[in-house]
Amino acid sequence: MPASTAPTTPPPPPSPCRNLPQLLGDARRWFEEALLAAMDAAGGPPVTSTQVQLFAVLDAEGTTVAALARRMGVTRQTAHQAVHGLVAAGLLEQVADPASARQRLIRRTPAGERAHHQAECLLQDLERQLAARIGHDTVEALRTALESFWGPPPTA
Amino acid sequence: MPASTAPTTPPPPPSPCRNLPQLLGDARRWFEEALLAAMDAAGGPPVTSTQVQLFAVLDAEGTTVAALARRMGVTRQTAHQAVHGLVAAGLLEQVADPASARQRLIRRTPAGERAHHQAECLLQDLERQLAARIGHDTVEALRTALESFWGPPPTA
DNA sequence: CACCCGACGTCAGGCAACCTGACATTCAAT
DNA sequence: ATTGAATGTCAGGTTGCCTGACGTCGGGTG
Repeated sequence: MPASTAPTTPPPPPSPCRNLPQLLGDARRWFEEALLAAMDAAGGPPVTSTQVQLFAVLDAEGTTVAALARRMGVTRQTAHQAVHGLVAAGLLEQVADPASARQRLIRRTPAGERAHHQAECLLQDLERQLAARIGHDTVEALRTALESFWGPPPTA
Repeated sequence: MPASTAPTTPPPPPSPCRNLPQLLGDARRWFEEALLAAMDAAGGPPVTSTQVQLFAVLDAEGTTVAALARRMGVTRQTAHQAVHGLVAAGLLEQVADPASARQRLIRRTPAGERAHHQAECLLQDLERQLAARIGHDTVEALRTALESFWGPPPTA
């Protein structure tokens, strides 16, 4: 598609050709694909998107399955099976809660801790790439806009 | 890792409690859930998230399945089955392309046209709700940031 | 104290979306 | 005419998420 580099203004979108939800989805997909690819390239235990998301909502002190489900916005059962996979992979462990026997806390194993740290580094790198493309302050504006509406995470 | 935290380190945003991909996903989910709920409440043919997404990338002149797949970022097969469902629901139709016999153009039926228009109205309403919560210019900043990186839609 | 209701964790079955593999058809090059 | 690429389609399999149904524990109430 060479043609002449149009010196005129690019086609002004009379109607937003790409609506917001779609843009949001593409952005999310970009992050996720890059992160998974990088994690996979770095070797180690296999990771899926849901597992990464689960790690993101994990608490350092230990969290119950139900709380994880709430934070992820899925059912307890879904969170349960995600946790199950991570436990099988050796990245998480379930310990009995001393406070109440009906709760079992989910915590990271040392290997899980390592994987988590690695993922965070990768993520920051991605963010840097993004900032290099669209400008640091634009990234900040993006984050600010998102947090101003979807900021309050259900801490429960 | 701990120990000497440089005295100059800014403590306020050391760790973004909600990372960007997660925020993006939540935002997308908010839009999608609200849209699907509204569409469902308005009755009419059943709609799923993928079908809505397919409609969003549909072209008025008619589009091939392969082009749809590229725009959606999925395989031809996935796009095919999504189209199949919509055709069965009476919202889409496949017509032979006069230009080449190996392409079949996908177009909206009158019913599909109606559904599409309805979805667009609902979406604009959602955007208005968002603007009312976080401010109109913030929404614009959000859209600008997203388009500046993920803007170029594969028009092919 | 006994009892019941709520929350938690878990197993089982099912649905929807997406994928890879394979094949026939059709056009554009050589 | 033959080869190559692109399209549309069918078949099978994987994964994530869901609803439904239990068994269990703990805090209420009488």
